[in-house]
Amino acid sequence: MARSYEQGCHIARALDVLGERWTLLIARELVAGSRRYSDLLEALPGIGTSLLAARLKHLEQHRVVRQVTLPGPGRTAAYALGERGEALMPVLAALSEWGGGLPDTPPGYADNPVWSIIALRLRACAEAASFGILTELTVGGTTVWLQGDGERVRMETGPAPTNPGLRLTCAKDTFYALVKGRATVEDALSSGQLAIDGEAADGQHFFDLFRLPRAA
Amino acid sequence: MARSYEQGCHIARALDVLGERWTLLIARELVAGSRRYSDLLEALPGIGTSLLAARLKHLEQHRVVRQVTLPGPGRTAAYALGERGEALMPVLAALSEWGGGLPDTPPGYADNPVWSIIALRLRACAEAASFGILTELTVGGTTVWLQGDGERVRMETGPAPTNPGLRLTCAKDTFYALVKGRATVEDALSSGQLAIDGEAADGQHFFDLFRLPRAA
DNA sequence: CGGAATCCTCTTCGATACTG
DNA sequence: CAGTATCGAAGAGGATTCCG
Repeated sequence: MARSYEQGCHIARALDVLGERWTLLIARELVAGSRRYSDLLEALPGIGTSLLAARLKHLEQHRVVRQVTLPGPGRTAAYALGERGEALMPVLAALSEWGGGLPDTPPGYADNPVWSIIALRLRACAEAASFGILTELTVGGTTVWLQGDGERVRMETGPAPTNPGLRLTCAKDTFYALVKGRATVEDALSSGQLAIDGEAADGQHFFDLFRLPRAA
Repeated sequence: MARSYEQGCHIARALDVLGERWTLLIARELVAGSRRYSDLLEALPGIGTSLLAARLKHLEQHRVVRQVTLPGPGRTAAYALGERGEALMPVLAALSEWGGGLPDTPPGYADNPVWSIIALRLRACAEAASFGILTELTVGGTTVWLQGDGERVRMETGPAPTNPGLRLTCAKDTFYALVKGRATVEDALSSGQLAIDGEAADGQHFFDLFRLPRAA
């Protein structure tokens, strides 16, 4: 059993489950879809193999994470968010928002386009669930797909499983600027850094739902 | 310098500052108003004096916490939330909400009415700032006062500094039930477990703003 | 080969004692 | 009252080995 603060306070109880090192970063990775053990090891350099196994076991016990079997050949085992993991979105969203207010990232820090995609997705926890169009999003060479089902947004890494209704492609730095609110969709489109493949109206709807900045 | 994940991701950057043991619980304490060093030691049993000093120093550097001088005789030094600490409210609110969904608290855990008051206050980050009436709230013998100034809610532990416009008194277990959504204001009032001292309309307005459950 | 337990070293934590 | 100093215990990081 993990160390506990032994306080009835809901914040303390949450931190009993989530507060140890690496725990919330594992959850962050799973926001972008299911991941194999080795995917997580790669995404979290420094974690150490036994610690990752211990954290996953702990999170599984608390239904933050659940094991899934990946489709396709190989029947690979992987991890995805469980019920309590889905409920973590607001926590991760608040942390992401707060972290965005910190001074600029020091040099040498790792950089992964999927983190910005996750930040985008976390900003629209509830509203974006209504966006039912299968959308493929490519940022700086990283591709994910997402689709709302009315209740939540499903998101996975990799190309869309069927032909997407909307395909968005964006240069990495432009996407960072969009998510940080330092550039507008119109500028990104006209400079060719952002491209919409599909109905233009669907693209605009996507930008609105995920609160990307529009021209002033 | 504390250990860092060295990832540009905003969530990881936030956790670099907030993710170590005890850090967010220090912030939680300060949501209920300024605290002296010894107050914090008492509120966080197990923390160890050097660790508390180290955490406070670290949080001060990141402007999550700032030092203040308490009014009144003694000119006691104390700690309060800094700019980034005020911005932490949504993070703490999300954690509190998530922690409320966990299974019931195991026996033996510490219990403090102020934690429920904090949970209440965190639920109404923005809206409640408009509640300008100086309000004194007593739950199970713990008294705090709070007042909105249009921008944020100010809250301090202890009796109100001047004559409050509204005074609410509630039995501990009833207040817990109200905050958890397991009881209604009307039931609590009619059973005498909750009492309003002041304009009845102000009390109702307070309950609405802080989303206490009303009769079905 | 991917998934995980073992071993060892280093860092962090917790408790007590001590100081301005 | 507000911290610093110290030290044993627990946790984390890295390499290697084991299992399927």
